[in-house]
Amino acid sequence: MDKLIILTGPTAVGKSDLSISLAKRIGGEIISADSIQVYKGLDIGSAKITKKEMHGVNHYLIDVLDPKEDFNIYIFKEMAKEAIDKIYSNGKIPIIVGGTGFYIQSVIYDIDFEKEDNSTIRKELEEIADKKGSEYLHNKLKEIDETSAMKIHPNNIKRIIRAIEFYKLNNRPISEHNETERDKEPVYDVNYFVLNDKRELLYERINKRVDIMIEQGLVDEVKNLMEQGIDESYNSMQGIGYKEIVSYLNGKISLEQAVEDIKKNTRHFAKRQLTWFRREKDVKWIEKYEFNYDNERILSYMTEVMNND
RNA sequence: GGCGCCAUGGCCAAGUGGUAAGGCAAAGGUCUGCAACACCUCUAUCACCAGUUCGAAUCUGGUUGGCGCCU
Repeated sequence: MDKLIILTGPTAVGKSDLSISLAKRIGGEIISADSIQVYKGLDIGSAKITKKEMHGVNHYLIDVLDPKEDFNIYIFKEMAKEAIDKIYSNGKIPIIVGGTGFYIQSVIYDIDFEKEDNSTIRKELEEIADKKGSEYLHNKLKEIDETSAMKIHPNNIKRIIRAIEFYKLNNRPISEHNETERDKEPVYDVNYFVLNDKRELLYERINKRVDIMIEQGLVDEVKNLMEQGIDESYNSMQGIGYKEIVSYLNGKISLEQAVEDIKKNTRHFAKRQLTWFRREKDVKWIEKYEFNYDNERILSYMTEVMNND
């Protein structure tokens, strides 16, 4: 099987930095698994790596979409697969770097997402949810897909809608689809690394990083995007750091409040990411403090692990 | 020194005799097309001591701490 390296971890842990040295050492190229960094113009708030910081290492899935375009796991997977093939044909090793566990999973296990370009069903369901409440839709789901209904909490409107949508589009319950996909084995020779640090330190770094984003002009970045007509209804603007500043610019909250919200939401996000990675199988955790925060030592460990496989 | 007010989990905060609402933070979890999303679970014996009472966070007395006013 072809080699595929994953380097992930909670936001702000230092993935980008390490990924460059790793890529250089093993002859790799980087695919970003990040739902915000794909967008052009969303730089500061997404902590996007700069051209300079790339040090000549090829990066894929960064700055490839217009902020008005949609992005989702189906699109990600298609683009990621394409990038992987390209990297192999360059004679290099693909390294997926990014914090979106769901995206990473889709590539490793080659999870099937059929082309579904129809969004009217979803809109209709959203309207129904608005009018009649999630309870109503949950009951509807129970009629067509009992398994999913039991699994999805009645309050989780988004997942309920998706389950019903799937059924209407494919004429079979999503629970069935999930079951077959879940049993899949990795289609690559995967080395899955999760970079991590002590929680308090991570939170400190997050808080500090948000302050720096503000200093670097996050507000202007968002203002600029809004002037181009990109508001909170777009996927891109739902990213942490963007939606809060939009609220501030719309006069809903103070700047101080927005900054606090960004910090809090980012901390919550990091926590959720860790929950995801803990659940993922065959993961090699790299606790930075165990390596004295020395990237050299971390790199030797990583290469050692890869050679032993 | 005197008078008055206050004291509930990390923070904010209900409850004024019947066995501790809620929000936030923290922690844990779910996730198969919006995933930087959405959702779930979960945390106290009420400053301390003594008393009244079948029963007190809730009443009484005292102690400690804080706030305000007065001399």
